[in-house]
Amino acid sequence: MKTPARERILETADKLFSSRGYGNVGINEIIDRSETAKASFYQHFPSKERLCADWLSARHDKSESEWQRVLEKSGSAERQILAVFDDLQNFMKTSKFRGCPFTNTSGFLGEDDGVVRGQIIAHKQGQRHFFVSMAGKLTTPARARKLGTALFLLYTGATMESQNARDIWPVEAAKESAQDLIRLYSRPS
Amino acid sequence: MKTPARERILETADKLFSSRGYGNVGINEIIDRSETAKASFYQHFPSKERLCADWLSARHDKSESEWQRVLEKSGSAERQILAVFDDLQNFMKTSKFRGCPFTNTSGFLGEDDGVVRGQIIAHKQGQRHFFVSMAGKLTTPARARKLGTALFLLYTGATMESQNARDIWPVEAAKESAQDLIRLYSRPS
DNA sequence: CTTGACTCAGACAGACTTGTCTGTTGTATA
DNA sequence: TATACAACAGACAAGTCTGTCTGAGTCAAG
Repeated sequence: MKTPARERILETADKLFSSRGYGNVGINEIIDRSETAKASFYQHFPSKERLCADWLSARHDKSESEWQRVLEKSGSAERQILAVFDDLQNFMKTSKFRGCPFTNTSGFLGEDDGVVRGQIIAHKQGQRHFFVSMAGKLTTPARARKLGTALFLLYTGATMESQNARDIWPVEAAKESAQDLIRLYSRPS
Repeated sequence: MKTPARERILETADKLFSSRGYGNVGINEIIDRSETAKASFYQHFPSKERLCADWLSARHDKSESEWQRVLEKSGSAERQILAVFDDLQNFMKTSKFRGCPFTNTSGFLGEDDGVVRGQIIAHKQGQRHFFVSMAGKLTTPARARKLGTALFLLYTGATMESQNARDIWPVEAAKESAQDLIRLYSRPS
């Protein structure tokens, strides 16, 4: 066993939580699969909920750097936005349509769940802010708010329905509509 | 106790499943709250999963008749579509942002879960079909497919994000964008 | 060498879960 | 009145879950 226990636990949790959902995976299974002792687990994480928060935090960082990478690879703002939809399409395919970890985890949470819920809200706010700021390169601030928010909702809806249908057509459709919306809001009228 | 046991169970399940999620509510709580014996429960439902299927089936019927009602109250096709978004806004508020029962339940399901998953897929297909057929009254069939799908994705995304943000702004934004999209696709060019 | 941090294996408590089963009660129909 | 049916209460089995705890092993720094 080379890598430290905490790392192995986080990697295993990522795999299991992503594919089967936070509520459908127990500590014991994580311990077994990561070849870790339960005592070691509780030395690094005070609770399962905290592991969840740390897991989502890592996913958030990963997702942000992924978008940054996509952004640098593309040209104009319009192409950059569309590239994000292509990236989503790719993600859905390679991840076997398991969908957004944040959204999926949200369903398992109770009413409050301060820590985890906060992470989810922050992630969603970040996504929306990204689309609005990208839209800001294409049109006036007032219009950018509308366009960016619409793109964000299309993106979210496409993720959800692609997961439900287990098919990428919703992402393709969202991309097409995004293109139309971009042109609509960029036009002078 | 006036109403029969089966009815009381379904009513209680609707309340509890809707507000806390299918996976976070146990049989025991359902029978307690519905003042029913466990044996009575298993006389009407062979398993918890089957109760879930019957619950979603009832929700589907209710949702369809609700949309029908909204449709009859509004005038033109455009107004009818927008009225559906108003209805969603109302639903999110009165239901304290608990979101779509079908989407929420989906997260608790395993890989297959034939019966319940089928119900979810059918519901989503029905929703999309509704938007496409409404769009068919506004433009050509080819464009109606695009417009209807875009409206469906906006609707889904708005539901999801309204639930996350615990606010109705996503629904309002989706309605505005829906209006813009309708005008865009209705125009001759 | 000793100390402290990290790891291991696994028993255990206590609280859940779904589903089965026994036995009793009330009611409607034949 | 008698029979059939639906509902009742609740014990029980067999499993799950999170989190605590004991006790032992490894290894590097001081």
